[in-house]
Amino acid sequence: MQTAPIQLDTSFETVWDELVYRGSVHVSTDADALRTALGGEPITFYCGFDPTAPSLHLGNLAQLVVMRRLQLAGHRPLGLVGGSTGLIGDPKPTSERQLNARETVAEWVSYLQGQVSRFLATDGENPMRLVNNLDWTAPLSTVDFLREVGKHFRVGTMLKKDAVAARMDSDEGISYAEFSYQVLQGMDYLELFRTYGCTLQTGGSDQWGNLTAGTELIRKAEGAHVHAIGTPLITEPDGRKFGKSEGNAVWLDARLTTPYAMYQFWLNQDDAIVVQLLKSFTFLPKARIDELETAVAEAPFRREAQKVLAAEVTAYVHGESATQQAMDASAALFGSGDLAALEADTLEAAISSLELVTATPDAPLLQLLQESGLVDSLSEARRAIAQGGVSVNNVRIDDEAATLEGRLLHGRFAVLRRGKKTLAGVDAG
RNA sequence: GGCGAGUUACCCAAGCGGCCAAAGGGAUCUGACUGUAAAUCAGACUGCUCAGCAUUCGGGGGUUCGAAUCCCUCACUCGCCA
Repeated sequence: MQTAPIQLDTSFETVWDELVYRGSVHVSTDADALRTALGGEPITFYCGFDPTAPSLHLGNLAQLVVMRRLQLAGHRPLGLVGGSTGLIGDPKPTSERQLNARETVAEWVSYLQGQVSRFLATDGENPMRLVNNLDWTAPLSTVDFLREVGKHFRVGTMLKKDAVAARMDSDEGISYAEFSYQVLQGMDYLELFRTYGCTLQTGGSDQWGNLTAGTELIRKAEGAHVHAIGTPLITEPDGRKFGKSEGNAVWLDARLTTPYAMYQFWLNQDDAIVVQLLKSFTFLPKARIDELETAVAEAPFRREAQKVLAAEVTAYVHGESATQQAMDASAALFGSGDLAALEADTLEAAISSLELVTATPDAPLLQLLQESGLVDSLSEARRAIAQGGVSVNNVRIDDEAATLEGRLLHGRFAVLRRGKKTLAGVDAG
């Protein structure tokens, strides 16, 4: 497999132009000023990630890719992991967040720092530098906070931010803690401006209110004009939030979302958005993306764009060899349909890419379905079988009481399938 | 602090003493069709030892043969007044 090198497309005059082409700019502060700034001497910019889970997910990946492009253009990235903001929680439009324990957040901070470091260069002329907002918020007293930061914030403005307004409208309301989140984030930007001369913050467009909290604070406190870029929130064609697979987020940690699952996620993208995804999530040059766009239009059934997308992104996240394994497993499991024809070692490799359970040959299928995570309960397993949605080694099962007896391949393996493309492996060896 | 309204399954939302495991919509899952696509049509969508049983309608307590539905109480939310 050969994936594209991580580099900018030289046909664009500035990295700003490339970001615009890739659809990575949904809103921003003054576009002309930004284009000039990004086309000139290196600037320092930052993007924040809050530790709300033990791993980053695809939404964060979109940000990391933007950061990487800016870094490739010579700009200096600050990767902020929100040790303090993660203790408070960014207001979601629908509901108040549950506070996580301090120790938990601290643990997640270290995981996220490791992940952020993997996606950006940490050496060379303009290495990424990790920062943690707990470093400057923890020592700050409440009185100092209110005098030096709070005094610059108008409640009227704060109430108008979308996230806050949505919550004020909901029957859940909003706590003072979450209401204050924008102040914390604004303060981060001010701090990084003062310490590192940081003049650009990137983030999702749903963060726009928080991004502008920072630019406004810097204007008031320092009289300086700094920039912000809000990337579009990527959605499914029907408007749902992107990056969920069977109700779960697609994580960047291989222990939470296997390379195989990630590869499959991208492979299954709609024709309608695949070109946009190639632009946003890969480092392929425009010329190549244009070719793939033609391929989608002329021979959609070949799914060439999806295949390239899946290979490129999986390789960026998990590396070439893990991606090759995911591709081999996909070929084996979805290829001929005749699993019995596969060599034992090929089959074993494919199965181990999946959720794998060990069992004895007489184990009830119902139980294996549950153990493998293919279903959440035995009731659901029964239902799935009754609906004709379960197969073992591509042979449909219609008997609830079935076991693996007589169904093992090479005397020990079986592929459990729910529906068309949800698979798990069984090793009864 | 006072008064009023509200808290139903993943989300929105009906129900207001038995016919309620709880209408409807969305999401999700499965089947058909297909390209491991979309759209469409059909079914499913609390659990289990599954034609039956058990446990659900913010928490706790009570009335009743019987409660999501009535009463008390606690928590939370929204609104108006102070």
